[in-house]
Amino acid sequence: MQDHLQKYFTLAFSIDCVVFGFDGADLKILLIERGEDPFDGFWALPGDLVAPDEDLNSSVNRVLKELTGLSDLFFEQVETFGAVDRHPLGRVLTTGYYTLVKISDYELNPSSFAAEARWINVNDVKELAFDHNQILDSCIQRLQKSVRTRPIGFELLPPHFTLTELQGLYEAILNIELDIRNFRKKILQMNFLKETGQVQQNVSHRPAKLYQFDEEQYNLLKSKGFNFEV
Amino acid sequence: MQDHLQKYFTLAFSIDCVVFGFDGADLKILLIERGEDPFDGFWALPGDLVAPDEDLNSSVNRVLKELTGLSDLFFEQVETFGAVDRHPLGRVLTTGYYTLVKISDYELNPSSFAAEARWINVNDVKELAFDHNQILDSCIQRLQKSVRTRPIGFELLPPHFTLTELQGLYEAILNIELDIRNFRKKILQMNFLKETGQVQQNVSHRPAKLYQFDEEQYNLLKSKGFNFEV
DNA sequence: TCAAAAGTGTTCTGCATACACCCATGT
DNA sequence: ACATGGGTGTATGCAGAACACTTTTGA
Repeated sequence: MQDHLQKYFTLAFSIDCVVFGFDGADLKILLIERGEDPFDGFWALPGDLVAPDEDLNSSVNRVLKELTGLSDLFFEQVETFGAVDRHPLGRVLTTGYYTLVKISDYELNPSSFAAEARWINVNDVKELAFDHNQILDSCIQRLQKSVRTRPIGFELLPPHFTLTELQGLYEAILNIELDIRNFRKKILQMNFLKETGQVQQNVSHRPAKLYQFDEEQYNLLKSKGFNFEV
Repeated sequence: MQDHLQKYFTLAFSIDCVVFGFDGADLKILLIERGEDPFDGFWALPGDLVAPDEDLNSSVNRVLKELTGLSDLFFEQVETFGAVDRHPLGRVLTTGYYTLVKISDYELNPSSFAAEARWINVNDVKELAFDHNQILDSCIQRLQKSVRTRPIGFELLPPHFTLTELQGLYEAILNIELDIRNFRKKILQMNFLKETGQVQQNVSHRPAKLYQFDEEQYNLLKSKGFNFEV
């Protein structure tokens, strides 16, 4: 390499993940408590430095696997942050990703930093390490945009779910209230839900029907998108 | 810095800009012809390595200033690319930005790489250096999305313009045809256009009225956005 | 029988769409 | 007078928004 280029090859790069989960009532994210400086004791987004021979996507998958024990999670790149002083140890640029996890699939993984991970209600997040609040805001906004145009919300639900749960998910993500009749009309029109024939068990009210995704329709919509302007 | 971290601080980072312009008929981008390896002789997006003490936005502004002689251009971050082998000289990650320029403001700047710059019709772009075709595609898609929800298209027009020019701009960006009556109805309803009182000169047909932006309304819309689902 | 959530239809309004003719100017 | 692009209004259909009561179960 030519000499005048050397000084540019002195930066580090990381990825940070906003891992969203839905517990049936609230939208949550996974945070980890840092056990070392800088920001010792602060809560932070899971993330890691990108190795010199590692792709961005590999890096995200690695972090998610270590954190949740799960592979092939849905994720989307959101924004890259590069303020000169964003990391106290040196020049580290970072790219924020959001990820969707079925909270029921998630199990704490005893290895690595996952031991310190916790689900926190999105609305209860306080001051985070580094510029992670900024990354979080950016990811929330992107999720809100994407959920209206692509059927990604369903990555957050268990295989069988009620329409009320689905509506609650949209309400939690978009932070608005939806009309029950209009919501059902619109969702059912889209035609990617199938009745399972089952209903809720042991609820002290009229049990709701359980639905699942019609794989075919669902994959079709995944590729061409939809409009859910609520 | 701790030793085990050293190996991560060996990457370089760049920004690449898709500079859009509109000549009244077609959507164009500024490309530069490379005069050195790698990809000597190839056309490429304007861009540069980010200095160790330089913010991303500063870096974009610097490149745009060198390229066009203009400051304070509108730009938006789009996507970051980090494939391990994307740059032959070493590990260089890059973030793609798109930028909007009033083509009439643009003057070739004799300094720096601008001498080799040329406006190319978006549809005529062939094989570019590095992964720049990918970056371009990503920026075009983003521009198409953004132009429907924010009044950014107007960054591409001169201060006074006709409704037909405005429609042509939307058609060029979105690559579709629009109905003239419906377009005018919708645009005028939005209420951020003001008649200048002037009309076209020296045209061999009925001269069109010239419009300008109503700054107040325009800035209002900039912050809250709009819906232009065409 | 009561509490609690599930489930269901209609009306109204506004916006997108489709569509054809006359107008003002320069040559 | 003709060629060229500028400029205008209406009717239709569809989708979003608002809105209240009955049903089913467990306690």
